[in-house]
Amino acid sequence: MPNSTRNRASTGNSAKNSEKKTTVTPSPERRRELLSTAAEVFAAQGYDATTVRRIADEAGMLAGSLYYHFDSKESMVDEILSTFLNELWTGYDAVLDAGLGPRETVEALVTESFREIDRHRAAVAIYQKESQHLADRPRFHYLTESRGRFERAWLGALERGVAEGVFRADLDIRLAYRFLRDTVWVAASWYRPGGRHSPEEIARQYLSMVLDGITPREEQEPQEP
Amino acid sequence: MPNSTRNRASTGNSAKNSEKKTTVTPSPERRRELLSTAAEVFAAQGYDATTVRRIADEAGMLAGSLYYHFDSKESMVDEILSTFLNELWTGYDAVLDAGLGPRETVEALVTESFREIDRHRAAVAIYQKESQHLADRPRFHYLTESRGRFERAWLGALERGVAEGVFRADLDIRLAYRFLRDTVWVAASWYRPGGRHSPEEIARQYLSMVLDGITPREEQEPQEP
DNA sequence: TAACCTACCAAACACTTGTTAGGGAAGCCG
DNA sequence: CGGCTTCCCTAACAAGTGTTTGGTAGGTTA
Repeated sequence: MPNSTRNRASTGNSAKNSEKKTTVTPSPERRRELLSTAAEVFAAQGYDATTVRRIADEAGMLAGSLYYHFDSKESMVDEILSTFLNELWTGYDAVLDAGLGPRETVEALVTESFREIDRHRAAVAIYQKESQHLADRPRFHYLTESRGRFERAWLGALERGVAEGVFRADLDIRLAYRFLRDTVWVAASWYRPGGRHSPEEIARQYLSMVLDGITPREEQEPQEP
Repeated sequence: MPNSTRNRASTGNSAKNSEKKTTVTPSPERRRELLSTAAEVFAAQGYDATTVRRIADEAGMLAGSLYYHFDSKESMVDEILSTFLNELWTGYDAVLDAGLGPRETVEALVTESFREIDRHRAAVAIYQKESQHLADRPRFHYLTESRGRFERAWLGALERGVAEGVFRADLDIRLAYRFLRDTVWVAASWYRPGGRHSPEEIARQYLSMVLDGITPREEQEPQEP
C-alpha cells in the first residue's frame, strides 16, 4: 500500500510539510535534471504507460535509486505539473493585471501561452493528456482549480470584447473559448523548440487566423498567384 | 509471453486471417456491445490505465470472460480504432471525390468531422490520446498511414484555395493545417452528444470563426451592446 | 433423450508494476 | 585517520496486470 507518508523533500502541491525531514537531503539541481528526463518520457509514452524503470534507464540509473530523490512516481508528475502551472500563472497574472483592452489581452495571453509551450513543452503535453484523468485524485485537485481560473480569464476577456464591439456578438462565446483554448495548447503536441518558427512567430500567425480568419478580407493587400 | 497467435474472430486491421478458426464463434452483436463499453472506459481513463477487469466489471462479467470474444486487450482498441477510421474515410472520400471547390471542400470536411465525432466520440477521444503512442507497434501502423492521408487531404484543399485566391496567401499553410486539424478533433474531449448544439451547428460556428475570424468584418451587421 | 453450441464463471498462471530495506563507494570535514 | 553525507546499487517484496485453462448452466438442434 503506497501510503507510507514519509516525504524526504516535498515540493509538490500538497501543503502538508509535516514530519521532521529525514537525514537525507538530495540536491535540488539533480532533482530538476531527473524531472526533466521524466517529463520527456511521460510526454512521449503517457504517464501510466511509463514505468519507473524506464525513467531510471533514461537517467542512467536503476529504478530504486529514483526513490532517493522522490517519494513516488505520482509525486514526480505532481512536481512537473505544479511547477509548470506556477510559472504559467505568474505569466498570466502579469497579463491580466496590466489593464489591457480585450483584444490586447487575448493577444497577450496567446503569446504568453506559446512562450510557455516553448519552455515547458513536455509538461504541457503531459497536462494535455493526463490532467483530466489525474484530476480525480485529491492530490491533483489544483488541476481542476487551474482549469477554472483559466476559463474565467479567457471568458472574461471575450465577454468584455463582445460588449465593447471588438469581438463578434453572433458567436457562442463558450464555443469560442474552447476553440481558443484548445488550439493554443494542442500545439504542444507538434511543437519542437528550435524549429523554423519562434513562439512569437507562431502566436502571430495563430492570432492572425483567429482574429481575421483564413479567407482574405476586402481591405487586405491583394493576393497574386 | 503474449504471442500465442490464435485468433478466434479477428476483425482488426492485421490482415493475417490464417489458422482455421476454432470451434467457438461469438456473436458480432455482443462484440459491438462490449466494444462500446470498452471504448467508453478507454476514453475516460486512458488505454494503459484501464484494466481488463474494469471493462469486464462495466460489462457485468468477469475478466476472463472477455477472452471468449476478444484475443487481447490490444485487439479491442485495434477494432475500436480501425472501425472508426474506416467509417471516417468513407465519409471523407465521398467529400473528396465530389469535385467541390476548395472552400466548399474545407466546409464539407469540417462538417463531416463533427458528424463523425458525434457518432464515435469515444473512439475519437481514444484516437486523440493514444494514437501517437500506439503507432509504434506494427499492428497499429495504419494509424500513421491514416495520418498521412489526412494531411494530404487537408493540405491539398488549402493549397488549391490559396492558388485560387479564396484563402489568404500570407499564412504558413502547414501551420494553418495543424490549427484546423487540431481544433476540429479536440472537440471530442468536451463534446457530449445530445447537448445544446448539433454537430452541424458546431461545424457552422467553427467554420465561421476559422473562415472569417472572431473580430467583426466591415460589411457585417453592426453590433449593439 | 442425447449431442452440441454459446456465453460465461472460477481459479489459477507468469509476469510486471511501484516501492522498500540495507549496504557500500566516493568525497568532504574534523 | 574516523565520521558523515550524498548518491547510487542489489535484491527483494506485495499487489496488480493480461491471459489461459477447464468447467458448466442453459438453450437449440436432432
